[in-house]
Amino acid sequence: MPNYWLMKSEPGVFSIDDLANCPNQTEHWDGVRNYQARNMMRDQMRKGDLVFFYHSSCKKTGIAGIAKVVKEAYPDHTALDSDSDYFDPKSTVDNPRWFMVDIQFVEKFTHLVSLQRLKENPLLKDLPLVQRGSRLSIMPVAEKQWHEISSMVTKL
DNA sequence: GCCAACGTTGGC
DNA sequence: GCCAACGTTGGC
Repeated sequence: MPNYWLMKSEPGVFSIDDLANCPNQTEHWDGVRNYQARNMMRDQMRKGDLVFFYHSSCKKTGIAGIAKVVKEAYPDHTALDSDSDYFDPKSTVDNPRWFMVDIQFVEKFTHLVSLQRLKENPLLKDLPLVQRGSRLSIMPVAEKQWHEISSMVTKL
């Protein structure tokens, strides 16, 4: 049984289309600089887990599609690169502070499942995404929530 | 662009 | 260990 997750990305920086256009439709998920998100990625994300790809900070916020974890956590090299926006002087090769996983494109929804619809669904009230003040960029999705959201995807 | 809410830092 | 100040996230 896979675990289920939701990961946020700003489509202006990296969208689900960008993922679909990557070599092997696979990309490493760098730049996570939050301990809670890091811990979940490092300690709980397993190869084969499924991920809702969420578009944040844009005109149409919501879940844009699905990806899957194809490589488990390994050190985030952008933390060691002083030219990177994600550089962290406290991270070292011997003692990496930040990690990333690789995810692969699975599916893009014809219509994204909007944040508004997620908020309106009472069965999803415990999803961290819709809770007030939640800023987690990576969060677990319960199996029931995963199936509920899947049922909200419009098929044309 | 605003701002509420949250996370992190650092002085004490 | 407390907590004020600051930085960031992200919806609107």
